[in-house]
Amino acid sequence: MAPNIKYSVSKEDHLKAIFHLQQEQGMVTTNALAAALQTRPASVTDMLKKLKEQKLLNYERYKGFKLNNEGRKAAVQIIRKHRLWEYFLVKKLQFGWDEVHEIAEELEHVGSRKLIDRLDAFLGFPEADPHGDPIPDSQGRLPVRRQVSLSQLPLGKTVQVSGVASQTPEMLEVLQYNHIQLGTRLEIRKKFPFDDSLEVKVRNRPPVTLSAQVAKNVLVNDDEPQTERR
Amino acid sequence: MAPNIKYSVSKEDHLKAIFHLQQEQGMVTTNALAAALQTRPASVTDMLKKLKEQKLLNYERYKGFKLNNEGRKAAVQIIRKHRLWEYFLVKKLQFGWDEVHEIAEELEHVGSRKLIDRLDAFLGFPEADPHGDPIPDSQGRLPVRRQVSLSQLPLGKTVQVSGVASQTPEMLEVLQYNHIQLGTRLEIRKKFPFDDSLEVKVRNRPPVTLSAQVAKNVLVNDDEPQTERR
DNA sequence: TTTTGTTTTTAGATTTGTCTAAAATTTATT
DNA sequence: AATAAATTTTAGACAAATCTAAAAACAAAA
Repeated sequence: MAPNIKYSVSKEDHLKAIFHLQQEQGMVTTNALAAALQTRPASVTDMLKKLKEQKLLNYERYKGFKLNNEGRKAAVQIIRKHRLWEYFLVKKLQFGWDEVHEIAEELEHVGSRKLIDRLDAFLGFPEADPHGDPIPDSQGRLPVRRQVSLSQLPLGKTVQVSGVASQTPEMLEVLQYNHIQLGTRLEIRKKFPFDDSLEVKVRNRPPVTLSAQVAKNVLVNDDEPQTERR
Repeated sequence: MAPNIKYSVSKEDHLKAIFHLQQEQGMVTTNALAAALQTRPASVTDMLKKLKEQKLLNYERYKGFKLNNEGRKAAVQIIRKHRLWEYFLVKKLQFGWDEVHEIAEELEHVGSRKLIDRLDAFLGFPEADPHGDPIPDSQGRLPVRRQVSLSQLPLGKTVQVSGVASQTPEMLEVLQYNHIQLGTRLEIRKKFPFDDSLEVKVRNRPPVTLSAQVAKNVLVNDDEPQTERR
């Protein structure tokens, strides 16, 4: 039976942020982590020592760091909790997909393993959260999703939105305004080389123009459109 | 719109415990609170100063204390959260009523007011948690619990002690001796018509006999939480 | 290869919540 | 009322998580 390991809220926040950062770069730096957590480099160094002490990451001073197997497992569990709660908030409690992040930040730190597995079952074992990010299963397996930025696609293609790279409220506002959400099917109608903006069309709506900035952050399925689940 | 006031986990634990204790006695003592929270009297004193500072209770050294209006409101909101989450866990996630308390202890500290109001609606505005304790509504109105004397109940019923009518030291001594206190769950095993005494069983203890006099003064929840026991 | 600049770490302080041991105060007993 | 016992508070210490300011290590440029 899966154990019920619990770290402090701050440690969990650090583990999760390191995990996300090392998806991008292989190694994570003190400054990058401090920026991601809105804290100070000195505080990060302090925490790194504790996490190393607990054998959750490989770290040598001045040399950068990354999670080891143990740390990665812990981080994935937190991400699993975060995304399941987000799914719950949107699908069961009728929250908008742009309101759920902060609340899930709190719920993800609730410890019980049994709770999260029961929640998973209650929700019907969803595969992705409301932002299109894949939900790790109870074994910690994190499905890899082939996602491609909207800006990289050729003209005329019809694709389905499966994720948003930059999940700031400002970004989500733009999408909301243009009636684009997760699962929305888009056709790329025109590309403007001048500013790399592009015009897309959503079914039953007039075409809209998206800036290069926005398009870059809209992730779409490159292959099969995802089947809608209840 | 109801504000989103947040206190530390420890402060919330103290507020809740004080609230429960002052339901019984009007004034709460340092020792009683320390016992309830499994902490030390000195720690309680420390916290009392902070809560007084924040104007959540009336407290003068060596004189006992009780919540003021502000503190009571805060405590009721925490209790609302606790009981709604318990209801959710039992009714939606299929937990047994005896497993949910600890998990709800964590969930109750999640801050968002909107979350709890949405959860309330999702659950259909339930009036009592799985233990039969009433759930405060979103205005903080706490329904008065129906209390019934233990002597009036039918055989076989399992109930939770929610009050003691006669709080004489003699009465409390009897209860103490039989390991019965507030919140203790009892099953009524046998009734003796000869003297109206009855035999009750507390979990993990041998059965004990209570006189009619005693039984009359033990108040219990008159609900049926255990009908849907799994 | 020095010098300069950036990044990271250390040293020391602060805040919150807890503890133990001892002192102060209240309550109970003779 | 005086003494004993219990309760409550204070004093001082400690751990966790954070910070600022300064030092150390590394990287880049002259």
